[in-house]
Amino acid sequence: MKPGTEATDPLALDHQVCFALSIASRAVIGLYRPLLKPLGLTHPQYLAMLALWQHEPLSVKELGELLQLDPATLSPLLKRLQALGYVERNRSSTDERTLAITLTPEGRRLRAEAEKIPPAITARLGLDPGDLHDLHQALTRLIAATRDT
Amino acid sequence: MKPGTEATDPLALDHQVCFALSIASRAVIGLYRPLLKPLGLTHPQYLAMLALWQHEPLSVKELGELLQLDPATLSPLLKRLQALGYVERNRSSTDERTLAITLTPEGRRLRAEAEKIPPAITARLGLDPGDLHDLHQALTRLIAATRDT
DNA sequence: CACTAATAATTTGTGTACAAATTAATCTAC
DNA sequence: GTAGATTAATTTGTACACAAATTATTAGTG
Repeated sequence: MKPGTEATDPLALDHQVCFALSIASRAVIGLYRPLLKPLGLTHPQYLAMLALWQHEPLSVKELGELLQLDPATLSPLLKRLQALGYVERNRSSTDERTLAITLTPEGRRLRAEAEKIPPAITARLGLDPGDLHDLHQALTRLIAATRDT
Repeated sequence: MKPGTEATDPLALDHQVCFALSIASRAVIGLYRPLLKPLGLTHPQYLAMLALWQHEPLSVKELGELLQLDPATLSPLLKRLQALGYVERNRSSTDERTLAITLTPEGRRLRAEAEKIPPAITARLGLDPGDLHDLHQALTRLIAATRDT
């Protein structure tokens, strides 16, 4: 077997964890797409709604820390959620720099619809719940590893 | 403990594998960014180069199957790789519809630089190689699960 | 109190992602 | 052999993602 072949090539696509990660991320998000479409949400918007259902009210900065996203990404995303009628964006009265993002009644109602999504996804994946939990923990450790110096 | 609290809430951010996946993917790609910058490459462009180093020549369609990306995403990406001087794009002589994407000498030279990247990343992550391998396998199973009906 | 530094959002610019429409070439039937 | 279906890329339009610059407000210091 000549050198640089699939089994030994350190640059082989199939050896790259970063490749498996990006494919897996896009593939899983792709499963959400048809479920989120009736709600009018993209996946990042769905994650923002999860954060708000859990921690409302939030500032752009706080939401960015929760979702690990830049304010520059969230700013237009939140305007779209507002245009959909799911959130309100009001300047804080105590600090005019920060935005208080809150849910509208419509946005709060949406939570009941969203609760159907996680079980639909796990059913669709058809993986052992224990394996899925192990994967979640492994991903959490990986995320922690990217943060350590 | 009131219902809907972190430990039991099925919509809690920290329970969503899709959330861990997208964060992990972006976080890991973020580690590549400073290493790829000297080469003038983004991470998707790096993956395309990996595919070409392994399988050149490739058509847009074939590259899309390898990277699981839409031709609409690859078309402009490949033009950027061409502008960088790393690839050539020529219509196939036997079928004028398909594009033959090949590496330039400069693109081939780049491989030597790229070989330094994977070990630098794994060193930076500082994870047990066995754990990393397990994660890779778990991701591969997950990707397969998204494809099954 | 005034002046500067720091902070929170937004804006701008580049590069993915992906759906949908378009264009050009090839294939298939008849 | 040609009309119609198929296929390969590209284009168009919307929405992230992130770096860098900008704006507006607050905090800190002399």
